[in-house]
Amino acid sequence: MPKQVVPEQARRRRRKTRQGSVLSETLIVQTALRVLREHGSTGLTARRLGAALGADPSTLYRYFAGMDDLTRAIGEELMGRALDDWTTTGSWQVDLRALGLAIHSSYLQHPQAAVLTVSRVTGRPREIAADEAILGVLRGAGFPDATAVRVYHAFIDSTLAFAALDAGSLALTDEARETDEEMWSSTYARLPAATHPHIAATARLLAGRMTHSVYPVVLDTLLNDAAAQLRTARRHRAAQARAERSR
Amino acid sequence: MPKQVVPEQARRRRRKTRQGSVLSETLIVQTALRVLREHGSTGLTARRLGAALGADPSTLYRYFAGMDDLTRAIGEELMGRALDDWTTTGSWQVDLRALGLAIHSSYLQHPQAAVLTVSRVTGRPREIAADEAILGVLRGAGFPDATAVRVYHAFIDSTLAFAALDAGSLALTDEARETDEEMWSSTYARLPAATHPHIAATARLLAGRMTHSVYPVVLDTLLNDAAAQLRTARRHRAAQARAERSR
DNA sequence: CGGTTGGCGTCAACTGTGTTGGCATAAGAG
DNA sequence: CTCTTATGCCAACACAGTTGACGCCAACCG
Repeated sequence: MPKQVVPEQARRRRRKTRQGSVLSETLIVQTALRVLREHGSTGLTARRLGAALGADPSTLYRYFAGMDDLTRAIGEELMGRALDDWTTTGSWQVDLRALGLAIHSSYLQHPQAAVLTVSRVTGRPREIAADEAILGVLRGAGFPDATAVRVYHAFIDSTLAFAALDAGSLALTDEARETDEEMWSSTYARLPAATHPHIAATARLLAGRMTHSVYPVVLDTLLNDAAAQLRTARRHRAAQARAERSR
Repeated sequence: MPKQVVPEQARRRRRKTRQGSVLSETLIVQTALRVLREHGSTGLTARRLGAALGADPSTLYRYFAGMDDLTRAIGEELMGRALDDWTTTGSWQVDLRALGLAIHSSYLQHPQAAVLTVSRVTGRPREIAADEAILGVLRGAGFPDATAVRVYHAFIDSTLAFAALDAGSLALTDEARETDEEMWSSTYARLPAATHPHIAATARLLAGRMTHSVYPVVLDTLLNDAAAQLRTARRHRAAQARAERSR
């Protein structure tokens, strides 16, 4: 049993598995994502992943300290993909909107994986890169540091929180998810107006809305609010500058 | 083994456990909350809960269809407690703010339980009661139905999403959580300005902010935005009424 | 008041989980 | 080519959720 996991860079001897595959951290993470998609968020087990790789389960412990460590690596991968998909335009609001949607979408591409990883804050390289990028966009746009940090905080936590929430429902089995979605048109739509007047009155609207993510709506609200704060900050700075000149 | 779980109301014959306790759904849920608090979000096991109740693990299957079913019951309990703690004042914005904070806080009272339950939308009675209450507040305040439903959606999903996110970090072991929190003052604060200028410049602000929940900030932003929409809707209605009269 | 019934708690066992120590072997260093 | 040792495999451990069979006793009926 490995006393310590050998870091990927230092790995010299690559040996074929009994079934012929050659292992690596990235291969394991990719395969884990596939297993998660096929078997659900609780379906990633050491034995199953071993079988999918054509390797003994215990071999995984040569690459990761445990299933928990593997989970964090999967999270890093999702965050990394979001950053790779992101392109900047120069408009802070457009860029942050795009990045938020990219992160949200990257996690939702692998809902079963997202469920496992989204609440794990790891402080790994690509996660830090994302934070640096967001703060860069805000400070570059002229947000005062205190405001930039507040907006950053609301932005990143909302994005991750909604990624988790939305991934949660997507990660259900097809059967369970359809049951959940139909609930709005069955259970909720059939509540008698006598006991639940407000749900009854809006049942049709609810059924149309509740099956989609509100994240874009919330994101735009946050960004518009930030834009308003930026305008105030600019006015404030301009007023100060005028006062400075006229002294 | 029970072919079917007997519903709590229909339960007639209550028999003492070998160790003297008398079981019930609520006793099991209360005990489960205690076990979760003491042993963490992964520490709720059938055997451990059985031991805490002074009963055989398999007895739980007389009350719940499985650990999954028990989990949903725990979620219902948390939502119910939030509603019980809630009092209305007549101001829609004050009331919704209070309800959001109540739900958020109720889940955070039992972070380990919240982590397990928050992404499970069950459609159980008290969950429906909460939905009816929120829609009632909004429609009572004069929101047009379409707007009310949009605000409701953003409100409830944000609240649950942040409850999940924040519970996630609270549910870590004390040791792990302190490591996480210190990361802002250690790892992030020590990133060289050469590679991470923006994080380096705001490290002090970050360390002060990131260890608290942004939910209240986001909630206020959402509610203020809703208030603006309500004013527009009122103006619109007033204009229509004037046009009606002058015809 | 006693007999009967069946709801409910218990026991033992099944499958599947993460994880570990020991071992064989082939890849790469010399 | 030989030698080291990293790396993959095997077997086993403790623990998980779950289930079927069993028997006791609370509650109902006469």
